[in-house]
Amino acid sequence: MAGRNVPVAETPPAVSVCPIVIETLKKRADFLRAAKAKRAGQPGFMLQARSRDDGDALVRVGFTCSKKVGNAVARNRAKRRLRALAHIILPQAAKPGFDYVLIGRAVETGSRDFKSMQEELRHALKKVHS
RNA sequence: UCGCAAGGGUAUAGGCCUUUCCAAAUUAAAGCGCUUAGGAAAGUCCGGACUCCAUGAAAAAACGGUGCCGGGUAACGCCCGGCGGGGGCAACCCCAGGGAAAGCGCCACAGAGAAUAGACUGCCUUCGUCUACGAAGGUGAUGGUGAAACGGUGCGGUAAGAGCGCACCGCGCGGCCGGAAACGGUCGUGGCGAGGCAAGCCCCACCGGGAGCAACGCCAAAUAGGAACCUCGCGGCGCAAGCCAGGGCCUUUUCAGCCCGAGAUGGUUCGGGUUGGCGGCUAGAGGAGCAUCGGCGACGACGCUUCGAGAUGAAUAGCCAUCCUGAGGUUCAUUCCUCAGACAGAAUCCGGCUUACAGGCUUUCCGCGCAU
RNA sequence: GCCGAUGUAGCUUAGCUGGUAGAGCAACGCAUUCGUAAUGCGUGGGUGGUAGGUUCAAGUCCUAUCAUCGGCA
Repeated sequence: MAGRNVPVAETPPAVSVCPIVIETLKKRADFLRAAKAKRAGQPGFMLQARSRDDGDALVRVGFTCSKKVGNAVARNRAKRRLRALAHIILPQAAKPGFDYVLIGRAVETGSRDFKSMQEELRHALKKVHS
């Protein structure tokens, strides 16, 4: 119980002290650029990350689910889980000036345990930043 | 007929509203403000609304669709009622169900013969002849083939036979009766001359201009080569009026109407390729509930109440615990643990159809089994 | 979202008006060769995407459905 509450408890101060502005990635060209940069595969998703190097501290994140994931219901569900994941983790773990893309997987993204997916995202972020 | 089984907590989720900051817009912040996915949102199979394109009119052609009759509807290929046909013991279910004497075409194989009938095997009479058999004529019942054989069954009749005659059934035609009609009933008559296929061409009746919200309108950024308009000027004949040509006006033809015209310079504007934003954008042939009236019913009329998504890399959720149902394990114990809970996600909007679907609820009828 | 096209053998495909579904490559067998390839001869292989309907009879006609591919700002 205590372990699960840690991210929830830490989130409010991180927001108030250091306001990292997160924007959603919308243009196809940005997705293509991110795909050429670093990537880190995890059981529940795939993470791609790119440093823009344009001096702006803005953090941007995009979500992608292809038809491989399933029908429209499965794709929407996968995207929602990824969005919730990014919403919890990125404010504390993201680096300013980065673009991130989270890609959904066929079965795992919709059904995998949410707590372990949080750990995996933290791990993947470290891997990409190094 | 209901339909993630129930409600709750939590957001730096979407939209709308209000307030604050501001010259204004945008942005930002706030609000215990309101609201946020389906019966199929799906397939895109029909019918519309709406928008744009086309100068107008009417018909014809072409193309496409529908197809018993009547009604409902904004409209439909949908729905309701009736008729006819088929299936089922029954409740009930199913049917693209106009025309085959307008014409063309097709009917493989088998079979004598597959559509103006014809004569393989046969049967009968007469003649020739000892018989076998042959010739002439009559006949179309029998045999076998096939999906289908030119009305069927029975009796009479005959040399053998045949609607040749009769009865019943079927079919056609005509009258009468019932019905709004499809159609049904009945009487007479014809003697049967017209086999099937129209989801083959076709004929008849009716309907349809084309494209689609990525329509369409507006704003901003950005760049080789083209098009239109204004100005000068303009096909052949003719002094001229005018006549003769040619092209265009989004299927073709006809009629009416309008426009254009060789070439050149300058000016103005547009489109071609790339990309973003705004409007269209959600209140409508509205849905749901209740009551009254009309109708067999679909539905209509009127009154009251209530509900009401508008995103655009696309919100409507993720997570948490409780609880319900089911399965498995466990336990003295529905005690505890684990897993699962359908089909499926609005994208301009409505009316239908079709397809997918866990489980539940309600009502009526039929058959069978058991019990009384 | 809207509009269109195509499904036939392991692969690429033909088949108009309904009547026993063919071709090339591949596979297998035999011949040829010391052996292989090439070549020659022969053989097998088809729920016609799926389900209904019309018809005596459906790859073909009609309806529904599934899958794949393409176009439109």
